[in-house]
Amino acid sequence: MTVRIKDVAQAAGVSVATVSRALGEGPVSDSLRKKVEAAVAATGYRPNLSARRLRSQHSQTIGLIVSDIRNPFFTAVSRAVEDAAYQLGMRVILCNTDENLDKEALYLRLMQEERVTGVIFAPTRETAATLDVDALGFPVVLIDRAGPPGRHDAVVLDNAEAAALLVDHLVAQGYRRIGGLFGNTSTTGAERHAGFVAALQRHGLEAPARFVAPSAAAAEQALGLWLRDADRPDALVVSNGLFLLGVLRAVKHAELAVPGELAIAGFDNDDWTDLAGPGLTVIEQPVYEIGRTAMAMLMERLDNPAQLPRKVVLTGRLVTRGSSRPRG
Amino acid sequence: MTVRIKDVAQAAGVSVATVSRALGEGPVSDSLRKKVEAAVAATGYRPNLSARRLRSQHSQTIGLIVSDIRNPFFTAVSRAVEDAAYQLGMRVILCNTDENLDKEALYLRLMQEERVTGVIFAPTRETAATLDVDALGFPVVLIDRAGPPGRHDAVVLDNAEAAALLVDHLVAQGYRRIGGLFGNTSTTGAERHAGFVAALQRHGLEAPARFVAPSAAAAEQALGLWLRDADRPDALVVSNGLFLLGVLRAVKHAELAVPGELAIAGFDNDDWTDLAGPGLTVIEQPVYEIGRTAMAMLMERLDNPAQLPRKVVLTGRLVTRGSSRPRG
DNA sequence: ATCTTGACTGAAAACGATTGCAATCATGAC
DNA sequence: GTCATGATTGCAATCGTTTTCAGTCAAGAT
Repeated sequence: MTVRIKDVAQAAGVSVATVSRALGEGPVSDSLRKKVEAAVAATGYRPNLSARRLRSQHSQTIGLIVSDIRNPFFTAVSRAVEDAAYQLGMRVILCNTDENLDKEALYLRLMQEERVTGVIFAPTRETAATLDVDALGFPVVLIDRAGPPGRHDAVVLDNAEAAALLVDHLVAQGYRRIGGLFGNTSTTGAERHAGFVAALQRHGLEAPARFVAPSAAAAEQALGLWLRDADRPDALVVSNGLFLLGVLRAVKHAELAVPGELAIAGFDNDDWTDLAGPGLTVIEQPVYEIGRTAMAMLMERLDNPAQLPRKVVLTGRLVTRGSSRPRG
Repeated sequence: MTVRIKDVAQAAGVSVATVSRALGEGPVSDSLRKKVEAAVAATGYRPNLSARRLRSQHSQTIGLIVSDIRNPFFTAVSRAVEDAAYQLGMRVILCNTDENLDKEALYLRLMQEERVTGVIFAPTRETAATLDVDALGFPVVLIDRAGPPGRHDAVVLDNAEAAALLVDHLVAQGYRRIGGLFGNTSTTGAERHAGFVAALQRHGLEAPARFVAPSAAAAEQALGLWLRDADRPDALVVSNGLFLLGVLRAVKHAELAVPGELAIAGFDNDDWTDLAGPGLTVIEQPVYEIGRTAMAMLMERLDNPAQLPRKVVLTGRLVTRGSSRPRG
């Protein structure tokens, strides 16, 4: 039914080895190469990648494991990873874990069965803590969330610094009662919280914070409750783009003016943030570059398996918009 | 180095065939199955999927080819496809074509080399027109954009009807000078335009339209020009979520009131559309269901290769918000 | 006791490529 | 003319599974 390399060899009047070499790297005379190409065209031959991978022991596959591709941060990263991968002639297997430990374990096992070349992974805190890369059999680059220091390759944002950037900005704009909303499953939330607390401390201010599950709905609900408190903040640091959606919905529902009654500054310069309300002040993460860098680190690790784990820390850029206008 | 099925067999004191059967479907006595499972655990065996695929001739892989995963419509569809696939024990290969014909051809060839089980594909108009599914060797389900009638399995929105829904709504709200902004590369844009024109004709109104490349920037620029025209519309039908972003930016730049000076109604109930300006009136596509249905159709086609091509047409839901309030 | 039957089990042949090794061939040196 | 050399080429082994086919064995039918 389907045409094999043997058929091409027959059609070209050469051996299968020659066809393989003509299609790949091996030394082949021009005349035979031409014959082979003609035979490939004539027969409509398509190499069987499973067979090639089995024999060559190179899967040319990288795994990308994120919590949810619908999170624009991961969407952008995934696009960067895929661009880089296809440029290198590799394919990408994408997995969504929903921050679920079982799914993380499941997909890591799948990666082993695929004999992937490497994996780019945004793990939960728990998995990052217990992850033993050497036992896995392929290199791993963590993104967005770093594990225990010095154990893994990683490319992350300087989360503490970025959070401090937001705090300093809000303080400079005249806000004093600054609250924070952070995710409770990843190291990212914890780091941003730490930077948030440290920065407020420097200013001699309190640092009230709430921790929520990683979804817009959870953020909306948490903030809805908070806004009913007597001591509600007059400015808010929001730990990611999903939370920003929830925050804005809660604010809309409570009919609060932004920034008049509640200033907002958050993470992720998602497409819509310049359009919501007065425009949102945000930290822009170099999303595409994060993906590109992760891919590059993976390749370097493959070239040099022995080198010490490296952590690339990228810095966020503060984009100021109406939601943090000076306090009136 | 890596442990093979042969090593497991040795450790368990059985033949490789028995190990294979114990791990798969074959009939194996309970006692041996237990032994095999113990040996698998002891050795840390992971089956090699390339070898399995080569021998069994089942790749358990489906291809998903879209224009850009960063388009939230495709993001949502991809999540649905992946959920369904992993539930069935299949892998997904995701490709971004950027509406580029060469990339489309390239990735279709890649799918052949992967010997994929099937492909879910959002093609450009040109590729859809020339696509010969039978020559490909695997079933294809088109999404979002249908090809020539009766030739392919497809799951699409009733685009003309949805566009008409928007037009009827705007007319009912009192708008008369209604313009349209449509994409120029896909059949989707064309169908929505057709529904737009037909609906306006029913109302005895003109149907001024602009066609632009599929990006927010292109929409922004086109509308920027249009808004300077003397005969600019007082309401706008916008053909997709990306364009909505561009439209809102142009409107903001021109400092027009929405809906006072320009009412807006568009496609795609993206996460942010309830938060921008007065809230955007949109057609909500059943995005997750589109992905799920495409996957289901693929499975049915595999069960029954001979059946005639089917086109599933889903209907959009009108979500009315502030951007189309009755004309004052 | 013998024969059937059915349920397991193992040996060995695929699956479709790549690659180590040996053979071939033309070329230029002697 | 012979031989060494280097560049191609082909043969056959191999990658790690699944699956066919032919046993083996115990239990029940006769």
